[in-house]
Amino acid sequence: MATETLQLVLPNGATRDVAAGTLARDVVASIGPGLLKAAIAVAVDGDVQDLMTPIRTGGAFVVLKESDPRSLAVLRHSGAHILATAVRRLRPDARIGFGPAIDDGFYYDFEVEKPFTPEDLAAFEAEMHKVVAEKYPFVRAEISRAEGEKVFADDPLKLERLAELGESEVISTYTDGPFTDLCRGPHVPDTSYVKNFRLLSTAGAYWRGDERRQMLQRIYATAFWKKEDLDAHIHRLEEARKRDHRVVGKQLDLFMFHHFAPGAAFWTERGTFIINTLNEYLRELQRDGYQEIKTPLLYNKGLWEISGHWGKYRENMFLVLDNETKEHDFSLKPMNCPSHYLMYNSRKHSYRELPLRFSTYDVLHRNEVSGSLSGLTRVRQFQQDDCHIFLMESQIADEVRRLTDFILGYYRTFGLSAALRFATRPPVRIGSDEMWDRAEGALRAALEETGEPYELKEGDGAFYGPKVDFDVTDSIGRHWQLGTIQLDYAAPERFDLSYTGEDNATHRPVVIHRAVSGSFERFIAILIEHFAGAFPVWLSPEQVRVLPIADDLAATAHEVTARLRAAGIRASCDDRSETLNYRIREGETMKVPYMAVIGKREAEAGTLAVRERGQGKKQEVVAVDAFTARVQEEIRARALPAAG
RNA sequence: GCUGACGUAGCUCAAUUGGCAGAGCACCUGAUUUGUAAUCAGGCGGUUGCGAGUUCGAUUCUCGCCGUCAGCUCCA
Repeated sequence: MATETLQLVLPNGATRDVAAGTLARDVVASIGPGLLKAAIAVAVDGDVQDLMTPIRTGGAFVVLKESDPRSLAVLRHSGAHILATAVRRLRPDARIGFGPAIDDGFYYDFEVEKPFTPEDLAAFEAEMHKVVAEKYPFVRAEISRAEGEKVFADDPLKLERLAELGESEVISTYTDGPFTDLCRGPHVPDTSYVKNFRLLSTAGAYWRGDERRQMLQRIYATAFWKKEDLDAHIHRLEEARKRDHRVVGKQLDLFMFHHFAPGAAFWTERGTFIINTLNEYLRELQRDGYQEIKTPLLYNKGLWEISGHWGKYRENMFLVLDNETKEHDFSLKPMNCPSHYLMYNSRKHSYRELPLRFSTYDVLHRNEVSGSLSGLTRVRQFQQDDCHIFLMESQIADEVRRLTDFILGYYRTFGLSAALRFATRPPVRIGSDEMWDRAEGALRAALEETGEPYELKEGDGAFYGPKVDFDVTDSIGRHWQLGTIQLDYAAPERFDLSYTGEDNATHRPVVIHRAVSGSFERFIAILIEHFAGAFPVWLSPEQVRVLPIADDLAATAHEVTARLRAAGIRASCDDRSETLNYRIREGETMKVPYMAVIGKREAEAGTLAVRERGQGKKQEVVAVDAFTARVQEEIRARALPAAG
C-alpha cells in the first residue's frame, strides 16, 4: 500500500513532508529533541491530538506546551483516566461511563451498586497519587470493532458507545497500566504529568444526561499544571463560597427562607429597600415612553389555552382548585405576556401609538422541580422587570437599538459588563422564511448600529422569533444570562392583536419581550456576590452609621442622624454603651459604607470623623454639611464603590 | 422529579460504641464611658425538622414525610 505524503506547516512557515501515519511524537522529535520534552500534544490543522497519535491530515502543525491553554484539557482528560484507574483498583465492580475534561476540571461517571462516600473519595485520591508515581505511559491502540467488544465485554456503557461509532471511524483505546478505556484521546505521554489535582465532589448524573436512563455516580475533580494554579483555584472556590449570596444575605440581614414557602424569599426591611431602590431606578429610566401596568396574578385556564401554556407549560404552573367546579381551572401566572395581550386587545389601537410599551413588575410563580431550587438564583416566586412592546415591523431596528442601549447602560451602573448573543432561526419554527429574513435583518441592523460586538448563535432563537441575549460577567468572572430581547411573531396571531394603519386597514403588530435583569431576586443575588455585600452607597440599606464615642454625646449624635435622614440619607445611630471598637467592628461586618464618629472635638466643631468602609483607620474629619452633600451626591450619581 | 449528603439554641458548630444536650456569638441584666474591627460578669434560650418504629433508654439505629445543599449540557 503506497504511503501518502502529508505536508505540515510549522508556525515559522517552514514546511515538513511526512508519511501519513507517522506518530506526532516522531515529527516533534525531528524538529528538536528539547521540544519533545516540553511537548504535551500537537494541534494539526487546529485539531488537538496527542503525541501517540498517527498523523492523518496535513496542515498547520503547532506543538502545544504547558503554556498553551489547549494543553490543560489534555491534562485533565488524562486525569479522568487516572481517576478511573484508581477507582477500578479499589472498586473492581465499578463500570465505567464517560470521563471528559470540562471547563474547570474533569469528571468521570461510574455505575456502581453502592454510591461513593467522602471516605471513598479520599481513598481514590490517594490511589491516584500512586498511579501517578507509577508513571504508566498512555498507550494508544487502534482496534477493530470486534476487538473492542471483547475488551469492553464487562462494560455495557462502553459497548453502547462503541455500537454508535460509525463504520469509518477509527476506534482507539488508551491504556495506562492496568486500565484500558475506549477513548479518542488526546492524552499526556504518561501518568506522571498529572501531579496537581484534587477530587472535589460526587453527585448523581443520568447516563447520557437522560432522566429516563440509569443514574451513575459522578466524581468531579480538577487538575492544573502548577501547584500554585491548583491552590489558586481552590482558593477561588473558597472565595466564591464566602461571597455566596445565601451566606452574605444572612449576614447582612437581607432575606430569609422558610420551609413553609419553598422557593420563595422573605425580604427584610433592608432587603426590601434594595428591591425598591432597583425598582425606582428602573421606573426613572422608563419614565418616558413606557406605561407601567398591573394585571391579575390568577387566571382561568382559558387564557393559558390560548397562549399555549396549558399544553406545554402546565407542569410548571401552580394550579388552583376552584371551589365551585372542584377542578384546577385556575393558575397563578408564570409569565406576564398573555395578560398584557389582553390589556392591549381591550381597545383599538392606532399606528400612531406604536411602539406601545407595557412594563410591569408583577409577581410570577413557576413550579420549578424541588431539586432545581437554589437560594435566590432559582426560585418559584419572583418579580421580573418585564416589558412587552407592540410595534410595527418597520420600527424593530430603532426599538432594538434603544433597548440595547438601555440594558447595557443599566448594567454599567453596577460595573457589570455584558456580551451580546444574537440567536437566529431554529430548525423548528413558525412563520415564513421571508418573515425570518426581515426579522433577523432588522435585529442585525440594530445590533450593528449599537457598535457593540456580538456573538452569532445560529439556530438558537425561539420558535416564534429571533432574539438577543445579554450574558453578564461579574467581578469574579462568573457568567449570568440576564437580559433578553425577543421578537415574537406568534403571539400576535394567537391573540389576534391588531392596530389600524395609516391606510385605515387592520394590521398585525410584532411583539418584543424584554427583560433587563431577569428577576429582582436573581439580580440581587448576583449583585450580592458581585459586590461581596459591599453595595454602592445608593443601594446600601444603611448608608451612614453615626457613632457617639460616649453616652454624653448621644444627643448630638441623634441630632446629626436626624439631619442626615432629613437630607434623604439612610442613617442610623449606634449609641449602645459598647466600646467604640465593638461598634465599629459591627458596622464593618454589616458593610455600612460610612461610619461617622462623634467625639468631644467633633461635637464642638460641628464635624464628623468619617470612616469609610474597608479603609481601616484612614479617617477624615469633615463638617456635617460637607459630608451630607458628599453622600447625597454619591447617591444621586449612583457612584460605584472605589475599586479595592 | 432523580442520586447522594445534610437538618442540634436566633447564628456558627460540639456531643466517645445508643446512657441526664453543650460552647462561642447574638439577646436580656448589671458594671464599665470607651477615639477607629470583639470590655467584664451574670442570665434567658432546646419536645435535637416532623411523624412512626426498634430499644429499659434514640440527637445517635430503621422507615416515611418536609426542607436545605451538590449535581443531573459539556458527549468514547
